[in-house]
Amino acid sequence: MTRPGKGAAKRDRLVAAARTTIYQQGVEKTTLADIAAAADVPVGNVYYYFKTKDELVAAVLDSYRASYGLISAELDREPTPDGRLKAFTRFWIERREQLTAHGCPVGSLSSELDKRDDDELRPQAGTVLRLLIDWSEEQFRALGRPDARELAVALIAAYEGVVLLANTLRDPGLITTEARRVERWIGTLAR
Amino acid sequence: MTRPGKGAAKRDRLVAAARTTIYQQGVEKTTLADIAAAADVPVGNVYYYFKTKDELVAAVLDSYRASYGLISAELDREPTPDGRLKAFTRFWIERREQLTAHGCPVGSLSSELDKRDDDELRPQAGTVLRLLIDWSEEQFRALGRPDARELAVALIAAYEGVVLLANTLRDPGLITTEARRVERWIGTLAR
DNA sequence: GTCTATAGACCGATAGAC
DNA sequence: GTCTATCGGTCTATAGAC
Repeated sequence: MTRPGKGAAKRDRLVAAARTTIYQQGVEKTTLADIAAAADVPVGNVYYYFKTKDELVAAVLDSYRASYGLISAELDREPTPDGRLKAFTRFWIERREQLTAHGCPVGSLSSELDKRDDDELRPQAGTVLRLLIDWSEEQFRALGRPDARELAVALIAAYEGVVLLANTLRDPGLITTEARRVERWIGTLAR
Repeated sequence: MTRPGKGAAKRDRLVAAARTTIYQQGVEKTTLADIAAAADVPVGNVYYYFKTKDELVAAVLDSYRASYGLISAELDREPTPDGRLKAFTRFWIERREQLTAHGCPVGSLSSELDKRDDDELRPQAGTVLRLLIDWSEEQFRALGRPDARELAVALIAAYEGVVLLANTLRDPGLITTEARRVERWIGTLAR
């Protein structure tokens, strides 16, 4: 949701800095000073672009929604539905080091946002995860599976779960092994 | 790690209060005042039992380790390994409302502790998750599976993953559906 | 051992100069 | 539009009376 005009560059820099910093440190432990420093912007100036810290977090969630668009477009270049699903498991393996170091960006943020009182932010986190589930469901449905939704939830759950385990146990090998296991599983559904 | 003597009751009350409060609000958002109030203990008195807040969090992780012992003992009452694994999936369904409301106690805490700088606490969170994986591995091995470790990681990942999805999307039905799917999967491994 | 009061540090947000 | 200086509030941790 980048606005046009001069301020856009600085605003984008703030969102990018917030995204990285929050991914690595969590929302609660990340201060506006951290973000401003990473974006090379004076602290007080942040409030010209965002009324509150939460509004900046909302912009980060927006940027994750945009990232989902890029990733799904990349996966959709595979010609078959099972090829697209398998490309998704290869994606885990490619990113395994970062996922092991800091977890899933959307998953860990969703988990943290849940701990807040009311929050209008958690439903927004849900939207991003739902996009991923919906995309998977489409692929399973194209494979002719009537239980496509259930399988889609299982796939994304396997992803989020194994990333949490790899992250906590600091073992990227868990992601590789599970990705290959899920890839074989997709293969059995495709015939 | 309960010590004997008079102070034990108050200490236990503090750990129990910390466990609940941290589960619902997260570590970072939970203040010592919150915990002390929930335990009905004056704030400053907390420091008689715990030198720092982190030491209290460590005691909570210890209490999760103890809970694991109770749960695995309960599951081990089933006569067959596949029966024990299936009992575990029934456990998800029984607790689905709480899991949907606040996530997995150990999973969400592990995820949050990862975001801290150095932390000697994250390895302790890993210990609890590892106990669960080890227990599952034993059951798969008793079923004669040479890939028992891999299946154990897949099982715990499915659990942690679907709880994260159910929590973020506020949909306990996801847990029920996935638990039944995993239960059928265990059935196919048992023959 | 128990509790109160407060020190000391930090953070989100604002006021206002330029 | 940009930046500095700072206020008000909150939190962990400690000092010290009882």
